[in-house]
Amino acid sequence: MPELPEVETSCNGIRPHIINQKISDVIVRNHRLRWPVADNLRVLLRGQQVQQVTRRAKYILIICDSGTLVIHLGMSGNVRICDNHLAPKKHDHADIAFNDICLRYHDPRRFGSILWVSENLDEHPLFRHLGPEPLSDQFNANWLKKCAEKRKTPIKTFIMNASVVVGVGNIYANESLFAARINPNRACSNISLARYEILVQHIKNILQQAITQGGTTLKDFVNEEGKPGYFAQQLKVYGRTSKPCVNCQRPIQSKQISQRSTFYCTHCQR
DNA sequence: AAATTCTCCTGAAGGC
DNA sequence: TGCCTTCAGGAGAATT
Repeated sequence: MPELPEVETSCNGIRPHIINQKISDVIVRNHRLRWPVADNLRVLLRGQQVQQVTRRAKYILIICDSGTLVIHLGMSGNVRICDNHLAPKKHDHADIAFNDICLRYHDPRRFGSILWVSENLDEHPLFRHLGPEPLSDQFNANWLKKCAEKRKTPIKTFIMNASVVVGVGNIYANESLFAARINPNRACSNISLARYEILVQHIKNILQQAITQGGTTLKDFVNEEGKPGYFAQQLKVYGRTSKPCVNCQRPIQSKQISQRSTFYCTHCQR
């Protein structure tokens, strides 16, 4: 399930293949993604040259001459670079074709999206409300402490809120809170600045480590070459219900918080 | 305003 | 073998 490190891995992987290349064709085999893929996507994209490939939150941004192709991988999506003539497989919903190769979008659950944004991205409804990037200096303990004022929401839900900070999904929220020894149920307003400093540092470290290892592949994530990431081997609490805590050997607990699976050690995390 | 619930979808896993 | 049920989850929309 792609989170920020997986999206970053995908961006870095596809960039050298498509930067400065001109889009020659667009093939949409299934328009029914999270939102219907625009009927005129082909007309909009043909002839556009790719200026830059970057990321905002979990969106891949393919910046072109007169707008940006925005791709979200949902929770089962991936993009790969492949030969134009390679036959599409099941759930290969779209190709952005260049001279010899294409960017192929694959997404079994179709929670992802592909859209064209011609206006300023910062003003687009999908981006306007987004909080800071977790790896930027704007994401710091002071910011979190300020956002948490007067809010009773559990810290785990809080750090997964994109208006607070983007790109911290369920896996990394669980892992960061374990590393920071904070109980995921704790009210976000009831956490000291000092503890927020620790949490921020762990979020940054864990995301950065995961990027370095090519992301986390639990079931289906593969990079642009179709290869998995290796961060899953580092997971200390995620998916480890009843298994011994790596610190204290007591069993890892699991429960739903805001309808998301949550894993933690009641002894180590307070 | 903030918090919670609903919704989209497929594939994997488990029970019988 | 096969059918059925359950679960996972990003994040905007709808509701409380």
